[in-house]
Amino acid sequence: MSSTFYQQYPKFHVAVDCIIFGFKNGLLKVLLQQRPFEPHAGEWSLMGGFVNSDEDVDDAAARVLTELTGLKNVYMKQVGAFGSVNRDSGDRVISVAYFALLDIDRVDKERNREHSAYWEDLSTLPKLLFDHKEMVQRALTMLRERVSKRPVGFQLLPPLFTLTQLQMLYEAIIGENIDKRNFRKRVAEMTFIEKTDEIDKRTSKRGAALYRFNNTAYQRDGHFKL
Amino acid sequence: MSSTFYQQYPKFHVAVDCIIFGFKNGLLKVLLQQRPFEPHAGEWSLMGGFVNSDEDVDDAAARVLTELTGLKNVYMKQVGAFGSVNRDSGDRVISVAYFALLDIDRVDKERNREHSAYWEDLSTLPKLLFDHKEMVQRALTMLRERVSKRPVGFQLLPPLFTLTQLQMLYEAIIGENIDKRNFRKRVAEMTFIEKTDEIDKRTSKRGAALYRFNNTAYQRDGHFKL
DNA sequence: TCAAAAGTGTTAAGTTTACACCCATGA
DNA sequence: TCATGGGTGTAAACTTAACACTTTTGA
Repeated sequence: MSSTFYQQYPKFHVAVDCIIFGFKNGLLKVLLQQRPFEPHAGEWSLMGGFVNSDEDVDDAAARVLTELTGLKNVYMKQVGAFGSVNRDSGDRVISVAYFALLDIDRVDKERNREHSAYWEDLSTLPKLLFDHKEMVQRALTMLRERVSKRPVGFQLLPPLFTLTQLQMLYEAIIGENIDKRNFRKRVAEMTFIEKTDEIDKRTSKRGAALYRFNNTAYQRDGHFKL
Repeated sequence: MSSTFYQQYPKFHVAVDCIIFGFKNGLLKVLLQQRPFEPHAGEWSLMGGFVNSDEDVDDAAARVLTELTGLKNVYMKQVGAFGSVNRDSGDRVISVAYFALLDIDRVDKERNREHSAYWEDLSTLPKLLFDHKEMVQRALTMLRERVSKRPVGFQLLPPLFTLTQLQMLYEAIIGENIDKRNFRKRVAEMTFIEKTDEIDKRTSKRGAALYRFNNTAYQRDGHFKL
Protein backbone atom coordinates (compact mmCIF):
# COMPACT_ATOMS: atom_id res chain seq x y z
CA MET A 1 0.00 0.00 0.00
CA SER A 2 1.16 3.53 -0.63
CA SER A 3 -0.50 6.89 -0.76
CA THR A 4 -0.26 9.63 -3.34
CA PHE A 5 -1.63 12.03 -0.74
CA TYR A 6 1.49 11.74 1.39
CA GLN A 7 3.80 12.39 -1.54
CA GLN A 8 3.33 16.13 -1.55
CA TYR A 9 5.08 16.37 1.83
CA PRO A 10 8.83 16.69 2.39
CA LYS A 11 11.05 13.89 3.65
CA PHE A 12 13.87 14.01 6.15
CA HIS A 13 16.92 12.11 7.20
CA VAL A 14 16.17 10.41 10.47
CA ALA A 15 18.98 9.36 12.78
CA VAL A 16 19.33 7.75 16.16
CA ASP A 17 21.83 8.75 18.83
CA CYS A 18 22.71 6.58 21.81
CA ILE A 19 23.56 7.74 25.29
CA ILE A 20 25.36 4.66 26.58
CA PHE A 21 25.76 4.63 30.34
CA GLY A 22 28.20 2.48 32.24
CA PHE A 23 29.46 2.33 35.83
CA LYS A 24 33.03 1.76 36.98
CA ASN A 25 34.95 2.60 40.14
CA GLY A 26 32.05 4.41 41.68
CA LEU A 27 31.57 6.68 38.66
CA LEU A 28 28.90 6.93 36.02
CA LYS A 29 30.38 6.90 32.52
CA VAL A 30 29.17 7.62 29.01
CA LEU A 31 30.58 6.02 25.88
CA LEU A 32 31.58 8.76 23.42
CA GLN A 33 33.14 8.57 20.02
CA GLN A 34 35.17 10.82 17.84
CA ARG A 35 32.92 11.53 14.92
CA PRO A 36 34.19 9.59 11.92
CA PHE A 37 32.88 11.77 9.09
CA GLU A 38 32.37 15.35 8.00
CA PRO A 39 31.16 17.82 8.95
CA HIS A 40 32.83 18.10 12.35
CA ALA A 41 34.90 14.93 11.94
CA GLY A 42 36.92 14.23 15.09
CA GLU A 43 34.64 16.07 17.49
CA TRP A 44 33.27 14.26 20.50
CA SER A 45 29.80 12.96 19.91
CA LEU A 46 27.32 10.29 20.83
CA MET A 47 27.34 7.12 18.77
CA GLY A 48 24.65 7.47 16.15
CA GLY A 49 23.48 6.33 12.78
CA PHE A 50 20.82 6.77 10.18
CA VAL A 51 17.62 4.81 10.22
CA ASN A 52 17.20 2.35 7.34
CA SER A 53 14.05 2.32 5.24
CA ASP A 54 12.95 -1.11 6.37
CA GLU A 55 13.87 -0.71 10.01
CA ASP A 56 11.93 0.41 13.09
CA VAL A 57 13.51 3.44 14.74
CA ASP A 58 13.90 1.44 17.97
CA ASP A 59 15.68 -1.29 16.02
CA ALA A 60 18.02 1.25 14.46
CA ALA A 61 19.07 2.35 17.93
CA ALA A 62 19.65 -1.26 18.97
CA ARG A 63 21.66 -1.89 15.81
CA VAL A 64 23.88 1.12 16.41
CA LEU A 65 24.43 0.02 19.99
CA THR A 66 25.36 -3.50 18.94
CA GLU A 67 27.70 -2.15 16.30
CA LEU A 68 29.67 -0.26 18.92
CA THR A 69 29.54 -2.69 21.85
CA GLY A 70 28.87 -6.16 20.46
CA LEU A 71 25.99 -6.46 22.94
CA LYS A 72 22.41 -7.41 22.18
CA ASN A 73 19.24 -7.20 24.27
CA VAL A 74 20.55 -4.22 26.15
CA TYR A 75 18.16 -2.11 28.25
CA MET A 76 17.26 0.93 26.12
CA LYS A 77 14.65 3.66 26.44
CA GLN A 78 13.79 6.43 24.08
CA VAL A 79 14.73 9.88 25.32
CA GLY A 80 12.86 11.73 22.61
CA ALA A 81 13.07 13.28 19.17
CA PHE A 82 15.32 16.24 18.54
CA GLY A 83 14.00 18.16 15.58
CA SER A 84 15.29 21.73 15.37
CA VAL A 85 15.84 22.83 11.81
CA ASN A 86 19.49 23.67 12.32
CA ARG A 87 20.50 21.17 14.95
CA ASP A 88 22.80 19.38 12.51
CA SER A 89 24.99 21.72 10.48
CA GLY A 90 25.51 19.08 7.75
CA ASP A 91 21.94 18.92 6.57
CA ARG A 92 18.51 18.69 8.11
CA VAL A 93 18.44 15.58 10.30
CA ILE A 94 15.81 14.66 12.84
CA SER A 95 17.35 12.53 15.52
CA VAL A 96 15.73 10.22 18.02
CA ALA A 97 17.86 9.76 21.14
CA TYR A 98 17.94 6.59 23.24
CA PHE A 99 19.77 5.83 26.41
CA ALA A 100 21.23 2.43 27.16
CA LEU A 101 22.30 0.88 30.46
CA LEU A 102 24.90 -1.87 30.34
CA ASP A 103 27.58 -3.69 32.27
CA ILE A 104 30.70 -1.88 31.21
CA ASP A 105 32.81 -5.04 31.45
CA ARG A 106 30.79 -6.81 28.81
CA VAL A 107 31.43 -4.40 25.97
CA ASP A 108 33.68 -5.45 23.14
CA LYS A 109 36.76 -3.28 23.54
CA GLU A 110 37.90 -4.08 20.03
CA ARG A 111 34.75 -2.55 18.57
CA ASN A 112 35.18 0.50 20.78
CA ARG A 113 38.66 0.95 19.39
CA GLU A 114 37.48 0.57 15.80
CA HIS A 115 34.99 3.38 16.39
CA SER A 116 37.38 5.60 18.38
CA ALA A 117 35.00 5.30 21.31
CA TYR A 118 35.99 5.94 24.92
CA TRP A 119 34.27 5.93 28.30
CA GLU A 120 34.13 9.41 29.78
CA ASP A 121 33.15 10.38 33.29
CA LEU A 122 29.75 11.95 33.30
CA SER A 123 31.00 14.73 35.57
CA THR A 124 33.77 15.79 33.20
CA LEU A 125 32.25 15.50 29.75
CA PRO A 126 34.02 17.32 26.93
CA LYS A 127 32.19 19.69 24.62
CA LEU A 128 29.87 17.63 22.47
CA LEU A 129 28.64 17.90 18.89
CA PHE A 130 25.40 19.71 18.05
CA ASP A 131 22.73 19.15 20.71
CA HIS A 132 24.29 15.97 22.09
CA LYS A 133 24.97 17.54 25.47
CA GLU A 134 21.28 18.27 25.81
CA MET A 135 20.52 14.67 24.87
CA VAL A 136 22.84 13.43 27.61
CA GLN A 137 21.29 15.82 30.09
CA ARG A 138 17.77 14.65 29.31
CA ALA A 139 18.82 11.01 29.42
CA LEU A 140 20.38 11.56 32.82
CA THR A 141 17.23 13.22 34.11
CA MET A 142 15.18 10.25 32.91
CA LEU A 143 17.63 7.81 34.47
CA ARG A 144 17.47 9.63 37.80
CA GLU A 145 13.69 9.61 37.83
CA ARG A 146 13.53 5.98 36.81
CA VAL A 147 16.21 4.44 38.95
CA SER A 148 14.45 4.99 42.29
CA LYS A 149 11.15 3.59 41.09
CA ARG A 150 12.16 0.72 38.82
CA PRO A 151 14.84 -1.92 39.12
CA VAL A 152 16.93 -0.66 36.22
CA GLY A 153 20.17 0.07 38.07
CA PHE A 154 21.08 -3.61 37.97
CA GLN A 155 21.58 -3.25 34.23
CA LEU A 156 24.72 -1.28 35.02
CA LEU A 157 26.17 -3.94 37.31
CA PRO A 158 27.45 -7.45 36.75
CA PRO A 159 24.98 -10.25 37.52
CA LEU A 160 26.48 -10.65 41.00
CA PHE A 161 27.21 -7.50 42.96
CA THR A 162 27.85 -6.38 46.52
CA LEU A 163 25.59 -4.02 48.42
CA THR A 164 28.42 -1.49 48.57
CA GLN A 165 28.60 -1.54 44.77
CA LEU A 166 24.85 -1.12 44.51
CA GLN A 167 24.91 1.78 46.94
CA MET A 168 27.79 3.49 45.14
CA LEU A 169 25.86 3.12 41.89
CA TYR A 170 22.84 4.84 43.39
CA GLU A 171 24.97 7.55 44.88
CA ALA A 172 26.59 8.15 41.49
CA ILE A 173 23.26 8.35 39.71
CA ILE A 174 21.37 10.56 42.12
CA GLY A 175 24.47 12.54 43.01
CA GLU A 176 24.20 12.42 46.78
CA ASN A 177 25.34 10.26 49.63
CA ILE A 178 23.07 7.60 51.07
CA ASP A 179 23.08 6.32 54.64
CA LYS A 180 24.44 2.79 54.59
CA ARG A 181 22.07 1.34 57.19
CA ASN A 182 18.98 2.91 55.70
CA PHE A 183 20.00 1.76 52.23
CA ARG A 184 20.51 -1.84 53.36
CA LYS A 185 17.27 -1.81 55.30
CA ARG A 186 15.41 -0.91 52.09
CA VAL A 187 17.28 -3.53 50.08
CA ALA A 188 16.43 -6.17 52.68
CA GLU A 189 12.73 -5.45 52.22
CA MET A 190 13.00 -6.32 48.53
CA THR A 191 13.17 -10.08 48.62
CA PHE A 192 13.86 -10.20 44.89
CA ILE A 193 17.33 -8.82 45.63
CA GLU A 194 18.72 -12.16 46.71
CA LYS A 195 21.81 -12.85 48.73
CA THR A 196 23.89 -15.62 47.17
CA ASP A 197 26.42 -17.64 49.10
CA GLU A 198 29.24 -16.26 47.01
CA ILE A 199 31.69 -13.82 48.55
CA ASP A 200 33.55 -11.05 46.77
CA LYS A 201 37.04 -10.79 48.25
CA ARG A 202 38.32 -8.19 45.84
CA THR A 203 37.48 -5.07 47.80
CA SER A 204 38.01 -6.14 51.38
CA LYS A 205 39.82 -8.68 53.51
CA ARG A 206 36.65 -9.78 55.15
CA GLY A 207 34.82 -10.18 51.85
CA ALA A 208 31.34 -8.96 50.93
CA ALA A 209 28.29 -11.05 50.20
CA LEU A 210 27.27 -11.09 46.54
CA TYR A 211 23.66 -10.40 45.63
CA ARG A 212 21.62 -11.07 42.53
CA PHE A 213 18.52 -9.37 41.13
CA ASN A 214 15.82 -11.98 40.52
CA ASN A 215 13.64 -10.49 37.82
CA THR A 216 11.11 -13.33 37.87
CA ALA A 217 10.52 -12.82 41.58
CA TYR A 218 10.27 -9.08 40.99
CA GLN A 219 7.64 -9.55 38.27
CA ARG A 220 5.59 -11.74 40.59
CA ASP A 221 5.32 -9.62 43.68
CA GLY A 222 7.89 -6.92 43.48
CA HIS A 223 7.59 -3.41 44.75
CA PHE A 224 10.76 -1.51 44.03
CA LYS A 225 11.78 1.62 45.91
CA LEU A 226 15.25 2.93 46.53
CA MET B 1 26.09 23.94 4.21
CA SER B 2 25.08 20.52 3.04
CA SER B 3 26.77 17.17 3.09
CA THR B 4 27.20 14.64 0.33
CA PHE B 5 27.91 12.05 3.02
CA TYR B 6 24.36 12.21 4.32
CA GLN B 7 22.86 11.81 0.86
CA GLN B 8 23.36 8.06 0.66
CA TYR B 9 20.82 7.58 3.48
CA PRO B 10 17.07 7.27 3.07
CA LYS B 11 14.57 9.97 3.93
CA PHE B 12 11.22 9.69 5.65
CA HIS B 13 7.99 11.51 6.05
CA VAL B 14 7.90 12.98 9.53
CA ALA B 15 4.59 13.87 11.12
CA VAL B 16 3.41 15.21 14.44
CA ASP B 17 0.34 14.04 16.33
CA CYS B 18 -1.29 15.97 19.15
CA ILE B 19 -2.96 14.53 22.22
CA ILE B 20 -5.05 17.52 23.23
CA PHE B 21 -6.36 17.27 26.78
CA GLY B 22 -9.23 19.26 28.18
CA PHE B 23 -11.32 19.15 31.35
CA LYS B 24 -15.07 19.64 31.63
CA ASN B 25 -17.73 18.58 34.15
CA GLY B 26 -15.26 16.62 36.20
CA LEU B 27 -14.05 14.61 33.22
CA LEU B 28 -10.79 14.52 31.30
CA LYS B 29 -11.36 14.86 27.56
CA VAL B 30 -9.33 14.41 24.41
CA LEU B 31 -9.93 16.25 21.17
CA LEU B 32 -10.26 13.73 18.33
CA GLN B 33 -10.95 14.20 14.68
CA GLN B 34 -12.35 12.16 11.89
CA ARG B 35 -9.45 11.65 9.57
CA PRO B 36 -9.96 13.83 6.50
CA PHE B 37 -7.96 11.87 3.91
CA GLU B 38 -7.17 8.38 2.73
CA PRO B 39 -6.19 5.85 3.77
CA HIS B 40 -8.64 5.31 6.61
CA ALA B 41 -10.58 8.52 5.96
CA GLY B 42 -13.31 9.00 8.55
CA GLU B 43 -11.68 6.93 11.30
CA TRP B 44 -11.13 8.50 14.67
CA SER B 45 -7.62 9.82 15.05
CA LEU B 46 -5.48 12.37 16.76
CA MET B 47 -5.02 15.70 15.03
CA GLY B 48 -1.76 15.54 13.13
CA GLY B 49 0.18 16.94 10.25
CA PHE B 50 3.42 16.66 8.37
CA VAL B 51 6.51 18.60 9.36
CA ASN B 52 7.60 21.25 6.88
CA SER B 53 11.18 21.42 5.62
CA ASP B 54 11.91 24.75 7.25
CA GLU B 55 10.14 24.07 10.51
CA ASP B 56 11.27 22.70 13.88
CA VAL B 57 9.36 19.57 14.84
CA ASP B 58 8.16 21.32 18.01
CA ASP B 59 6.89 24.20 15.91
CA ALA B 60 5.02 21.83 13.63
CA ALA B 61 3.16 20.47 16.63
CA ALA B 62 2.30 23.98 17.77
CA ARG B 63 1.14 24.87 14.26
CA VAL B 64 -1.15 21.84 14.06
CA LEU B 65 -2.58 22.67 17.47
CA THR B 66 -3.25 26.26 16.50
CA GLU B 67 -4.86 25.14 13.26
CA LEU B 68 -7.38 23.08 15.17
CA THR B 69 -8.01 25.26 18.21
CA GLY B 70 -7.05 28.82 17.31
CA LEU B 71 -4.88 28.90 20.44
CA LYS B 72 -1.23 29.87 20.67
CA ASN B 73 1.33 29.47 23.45
CA VAL B 74 -0.38 26.37 24.72
CA TYR B 75 1.43 24.09 27.16
CA MET B 76 2.87 21.20 25.11
CA LYS B 77 5.35 18.45 25.84
CA GLN B 78 6.80 15.86 23.55
CA VAL B 79 5.62 12.34 24.27
CA GLY B 80 8.11 10.67 21.97
CA ALA B 81 8.78 9.40 18.48
CA PHE B 82 6.78 6.52 17.08
CA GLY B 83 8.82 4.83 14.40
CA SER B 84 7.66 1.31 13.61
CA VAL B 85 8.01 0.49 9.93
CA ASN B 86 4.35 -0.36 9.46
CA ARG B 87 2.71 1.95 11.94
CA ASP B 88 1.07 3.96 9.15
CA SER B 89 -0.53 1.80 6.47
CA GLY B 90 -0.39 4.64 3.91
CA ASP B 91 3.38 4.86 3.65
CA ARG B 92 6.29 4.93 6.04
CA VAL B 93 5.80 7.86 8.39
CA ILE B 94 7.70 8.54 11.57
CA SER B 95 5.52 10.48 13.94
CA VAL B 96 6.44 12.57 16.93
CA ALA B 97 3.62 12.81 19.45
CA TYR B 98 2.97 15.79 21.70
CA PHE B 99 0.42 16.33 24.38
CA ALA B 100 -1.22 19.68 24.99
CA LEU B 101 -3.08 20.97 28.04
CA LEU B 102 -5.61 23.73 27.50
CA ASP B 103 -8.69 25.41 28.84
CA ILE B 104 -11.44 23.71 26.91
CA ASP B 105 -13.58 26.87 26.87
CA ARG B 106 -11.00 28.84 24.96
CA VAL B 107 -10.90 26.66 21.86
CA ASP B 108 -12.37 27.96 18.65
CA LYS B 109 -15.44 25.78 18.11
CA GLU B 110 -15.69 26.86 14.51
CA ARG B 111 -12.25 25.43 13.75
CA ASN B 112 -13.17 22.22 15.54
CA ARG B 113 -16.19 21.92 13.31
CA GLU B 114 -14.18 22.55 10.16
CA HIS B 115 -11.89 19.69 11.11
CA SER B 116 -14.66 17.36 12.29
CA ALA B 117 -13.10 17.40 15.72
CA TYR B 118 -14.94 16.47 18.91
CA TRP B 119 -14.11 16.20 22.59
CA GLU B 120 -14.30 12.61 23.78
CA ASP B 121 -14.21 11.35 27.35
CA LEU B 122 -10.89 9.75 28.07
CA SER B 123 -12.64 6.84 29.75
CA THR B 124 -14.73 5.97 26.69
CA LEU B 125 -12.43 6.52 23.75
CA PRO B 126 -13.43 4.95 20.44
CA LYS B 127 -11.04 2.76 18.49
CA LEU B 128 -8.27 4.96 17.14
CA LEU B 129 -6.20 4.95 13.96
CA PHE B 130 -2.82 3.18 13.82
CA ASP B 131 -0.89 3.53 17.09
CA HIS B 132 -2.80 6.59 18.29
CA LYS B 133 -4.27 4.77 21.28
CA GLU B 134 -0.76 3.99 22.46
CA MET B 135 0.16 7.66 22.03
CA VAL B 136 -2.78 8.68 24.20
CA GLN B 137 -1.85 6.09 26.77
CA ARG B 138 1.74 7.29 26.98
CA ALA B 139 0.65 10.93 27.12
CA LEU B 140 -1.69 10.11 29.96
CA THR B 141 1.06 8.33 31.86
CA MET B 142 3.31 11.37 31.44
CA LEU B 143 0.53 13.70 32.53
CA ARG B 144 -0.11 11.61 35.65
CA GLU B 145 3.54 11.60 36.62
CA ARG B 146 3.91 15.29 35.96
CA VAL B 147 0.77 16.70 37.48
CA SER B 148 1.65 15.87 41.09
CA LYS B 149 5.14 17.35 40.85
CA ARG B 150 4.69 20.37 38.63
CA PRO B 151 1.97 23.01 38.47
CA VAL B 152 0.69 21.99 35.05
CA GLY B 153 -2.89 21.16 35.97
CA PHE B 154 -3.81 24.84 35.95
CA GLN B 155 -3.36 24.78 32.17
CA LEU B 156 -6.59 22.78 32.01
CA LEU B 157 -8.59 25.26 34.08
CA PRO B 158 -9.74 28.82 33.49
CA PRO B 159 -7.55 31.53 35.07
CA LEU B 160 -9.88 31.64 38.07
CA PHE B 161 -11.02 28.34 39.54
CA THR B 162 -12.52 26.96 42.72
CA LEU B 163 -10.79 24.44 44.94
CA THR B 164 -13.52 21.94 44.19
CA GLN B 165 -12.75 22.29 40.48
CA LEU B 166 -9.04 21.85 41.13
CA GLN B 167 -9.68 18.78 43.24
CA MET B 168 -12.00 17.24 40.66
CA LEU B 169 -9.33 17.85 38.03
CA TYR B 170 -6.74 16.00 40.08
CA GLU B 171 -9.15 13.20 40.78
CA ALA B 172 -9.88 12.88 37.06
CA ILE B 173 -6.20 12.79 36.16
CA ILE B 174 -4.92 10.38 38.77
CA GLY B 175 -8.12 8.36 38.70
CA GLU B 176 -8.79 8.15 42.42
CA ASN B 177 -10.64 10.10 45.06
CA ILE B 178 -8.83 12.61 47.20
CA ASP B 179 -9.73 13.60 50.76
CA LYS B 180 -11.08 17.14 50.64
CA ARG B 181 -9.46 18.39 53.84
CA ASN B 182 -6.06 16.92 53.08
CA PHE B 183 -6.21 18.35 49.57
CA ARG B 184 -7.06 21.83 50.80
CA LYS B 185 -4.38 21.65 53.47
CA ARG B 186 -1.78 21.00 50.77
CA VAL B 187 -3.13 23.77 48.57
CA ALA B 188 -2.99 26.18 51.49
CA GLU B 189 0.74 25.51 51.91
CA MET B 190 1.37 26.66 48.35
CA THR B 191 1.13 30.39 48.68
CA PHE B 192 1.38 30.82 44.92
CA ILE B 193 -2.14 29.39 44.68
CA GLU B 194 -3.82 32.62 45.64
CA LYS B 195 -7.32 33.18 46.90
CA THR B 196 -8.98 36.07 45.09
CA ASP B 197 -11.95 37.95 46.47
CA GLU B 198 -14.15 36.76 43.65
CA ILE B 199 -16.87 34.22 44.32
CA ASP B 200 -18.17 31.61 41.94
CA LYS B 201 -21.91 31.26 42.44
CA ARG B 202 -22.53 28.87 39.59
CA THR B 203 -22.13 25.59 41.41
CA SER B 204 -23.57 26.35 44.82
CA LYS B 205 -25.92 28.71 46.60
CA ARG B 206 -23.31 29.64 49.10
CA GLY B 207 -20.68 30.30 46.43
CA ALA B 208 -17.06 29.16 46.33
CA ALA B 209 -13.94 31.30 46.53
CA LEU B 210 -12.05 31.63 43.26
CA TYR B 211 -8.32 31.00 43.23
CA ARG B 212 -5.56 31.90 40.82
CA PHE B 213 -2.18 30.32 40.08
CA ASN B 214 0.53 32.96 40.36
CA ASN B 215 3.34 31.67 38.17
CA THR B 216 5.74 34.48 39.06
CA ALA B 217 5.42 33.68 42.74
CA TYR B 218 5.85 29.99 41.94
CA GLN B 219 9.06 30.65 40.00
CA ARG B 220 10.44 32.62 42.94
CA ASP B 221 9.99 30.25 45.81
CA GLY B 222 7.57 27.58 44.80
CA HIS B 223 7.61 23.98 45.82
CA PHE B 224 4.75 22.19 44.20
CA LYS B 225 3.33 18.95 45.53
CA LEU B 226 -0.18 17.61 45.16
C1' DT C 1 -36.81 25.33 56.22
C1' DC C 2 -34.18 22.45 53.79
C1' DA C 3 -31.14 20.76 50.28
C1' DA C 4 -26.64 21.22 48.42
C1' DA C 5 -22.06 22.49 48.06
C1' DA C 6 -18.28 25.10 50.81
C1' DG C 7 -15.36 25.20 54.32
C1' DT C 8 -12.63 23.72 58.42
C1' DG C 9 -8.53 20.52 62.65
C1' DT C 10 -7.04 16.77 65.10
C1' DT C 11 -5.12 12.29 65.87
C1' DA C 12 -3.08 7.91 64.66
C1' DA C 13 -0.30 5.38 61.48
C1' DG C 14 3.35 5.04 58.67
C1' DT C 15 7.60 6.56 56.70
C1' DT C 16 11.96 8.65 56.73
C1' DT C 17 16.05 10.22 58.79
C1' DA C 18 19.93 10.40 61.90
C1' DC C 19 23.23 8.12 64.14
C1' DA C 20 27.95 4.57 66.08
C1' DC C 21 29.88 0.46 66.98
C1' DC C 22 31.47 -4.46 66.36
C1' DC C 23 33.11 -8.04 62.86
C1' DA C 24 36.20 -10.64 59.99
C1' DT C 25 40.30 -10.95 57.66
C1' DG C 26 44.91 -10.45 55.24
C1' DA C 27 48.90 -8.12 55.46
C1' DT D 1 47.81 -6.51 65.86
C1' DC D 2 45.92 -3.33 63.20
C1' DA D 3 43.90 -1.21 59.20
C1' DT D 4 40.12 -1.77 56.09
C1' DG D 5 35.77 -2.32 54.39
C1' DG D 6 31.43 -5.24 55.88
C1' DG D 7 27.69 -5.56 58.56
C1' DT D 8 23.96 -4.35 61.99
C1' DG D 9 19.18 -1.58 65.20
C1' DT D 10 16.77 2.04 67.50
C1' DA D 11 14.53 6.33 68.47
C1' DA D 12 13.02 10.93 66.99
C1' DA D 13 11.16 13.75 63.34
C1' DC D 14 8.28 14.20 59.85
C1' DT D 15 4.65 13.06 56.57
C1' DT D 16 0.50 11.03 55.26
C1' DA D 17 -4.07 9.33 56.00
C1' DA D 18 -8.39 8.95 58.18
C1' DC D 19 -12.21 11.08 59.77
C1' DA D 20 -17.47 14.52 60.57
C1' DC D 21 -19.58 18.47 61.40
C1' DT D 22 -20.89 23.54 60.66
C1' DT D 23 -21.81 27.32 57.32
C1' DT D 24 -24.19 29.78 53.78
C1' DT D 25 -27.85 30.72 50.84
C1' DG D 26 -31.37 30.26 47.01
C1' DA D 27 -35.32 27.91 46.04
